[in-house]
Amino acid sequence: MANSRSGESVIERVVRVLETFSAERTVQTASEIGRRAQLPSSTAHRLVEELVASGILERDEEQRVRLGMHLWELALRGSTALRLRQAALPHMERVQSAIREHTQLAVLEQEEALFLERLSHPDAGANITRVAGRLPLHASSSGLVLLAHADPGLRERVLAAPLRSLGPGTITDPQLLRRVLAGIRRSGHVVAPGSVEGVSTGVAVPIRDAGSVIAALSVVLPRASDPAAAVRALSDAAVRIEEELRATRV
Amino acid sequence: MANSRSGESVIERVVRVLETFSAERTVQTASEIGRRAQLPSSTAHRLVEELVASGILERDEEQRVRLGMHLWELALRGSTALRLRQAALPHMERVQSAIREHTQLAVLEQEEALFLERLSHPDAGANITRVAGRLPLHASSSGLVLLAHADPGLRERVLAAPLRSLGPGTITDPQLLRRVLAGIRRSGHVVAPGSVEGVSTGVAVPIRDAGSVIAALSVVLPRASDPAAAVRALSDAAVRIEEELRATRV
DNA sequence: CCATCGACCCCCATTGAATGGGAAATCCTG
DNA sequence: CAGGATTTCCCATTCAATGGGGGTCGATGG
Repeated sequence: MANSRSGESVIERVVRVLETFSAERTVQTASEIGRRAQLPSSTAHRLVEELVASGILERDEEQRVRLGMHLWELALRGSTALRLRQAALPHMERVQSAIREHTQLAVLEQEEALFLERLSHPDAGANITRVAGRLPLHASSSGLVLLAHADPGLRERVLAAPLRSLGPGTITDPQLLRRVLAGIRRSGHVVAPGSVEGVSTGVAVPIRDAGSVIAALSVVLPRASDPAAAVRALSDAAVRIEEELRATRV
Repeated sequence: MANSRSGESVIERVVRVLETFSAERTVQTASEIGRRAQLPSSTAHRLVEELVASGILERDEEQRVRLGMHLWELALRGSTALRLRQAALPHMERVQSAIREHTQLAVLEQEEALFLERLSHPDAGANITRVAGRLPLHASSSGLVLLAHADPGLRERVLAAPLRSLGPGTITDPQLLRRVLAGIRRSGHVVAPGSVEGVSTGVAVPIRDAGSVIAALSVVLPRASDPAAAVRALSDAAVRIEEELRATRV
């Protein structure tokens, strides 16, 4: 009978509910969501029901629930991510058909690299990046470029925090990282050992809009191959994407 | 002093707020949102603030607000739209480089065709479809394919409602529409005069998953050209996408 | 220089939407 | 068919959300 109120807004709770979904977990039951989002079962069920009613979630064949098309639509139409992606896509395709490896586009989001787009090549090896996936800034070539051009406050925060290793190639020494970042600002690109795989090399360049760096374009190469052609292709694509952005400017 | 409560859930209101954004209106002030979403100004400001705090919205340089990257991320990771798009994209690229015209992928959503992806070719003409944009089912080649394979209830509802014309090529006669839909089910594809432009032809084929049609793949051709090659390229791509979906099955 | 307008942002009394415990109904599963 | 998990329903409680009012700030213009 005594109801201990939660003390948090519905919006926060809805975000927590949506955060329980992932690439590995695309469908869930209401109870699973409740457990994962730390909500009382009856509240979770009611919230899920409301979200289904507004099209944010969709029920599948029976019982379980998944992210709805309407959410996808709301998030994309009018999103700046979409504008950037649309400007970049044709040029990413060109890079990908020239280099024949994975090509990806990432932005800085909440102190991590968020991947907006990824084109994969059938011949190319495995790749941990996914669309809408994240990687730490210090542990991906895209992330390094974004970090190099991020505001100094963020940079120092990342340098101060422990640099988690994702594999043999990950930079974990702050001093080395500092030098690498300076090198990126000087040369305009980065060629880094693939932090995760260990058998690959990441190559990335910045994309600017209105002066500041807003995204990074990258490819993953087999360790053996020469990165020079990739650097050239990426730089060229970046210039064209920046032109496109200027033309599309609102 | 007297507060007339709204009588609707926060979730509904948030959806209304998000719906005020569009491709033409990517940044707004809190007051604009309030007006458009029919919310009292003080409520609108507070809601916007909460949404910014949770990363759903982002403030730009000063004052104004736009859809946040975090919303994009929440909507995409784990979304079925993403899985379909990822499976289709490489094959869409192949179609597009063969046919050299606009190529698009659409699904059925709330009795309209919702476009998940669009590849455009620089040489190709204008095209009203956009990613995250919609068109009526009877007024686009993709929509016709989706409608032809939709459940009979929906089909009859569309046939009963007035068929709004978007241009000279739009099918507005229910009897004709019925015959066209039957033809699509028989032949497995549609070649329809571009409903909007009038100078183009739409060609579309269905994509199936687990037996039922879940999407449509289409291209827009100049009225003059022969659709046979396009039909072949699309059908081929559809088969490959269906294979991919089977392989990716969860 | 002051008036006007619009956007923004507090304050705060009011209240109904949201809450969550309980319990019953339903679905699995061994 | 028993026992656990999941979902649905109910409802008294209450606090998060509400929105009117009013004050601040900045831009426009007469």
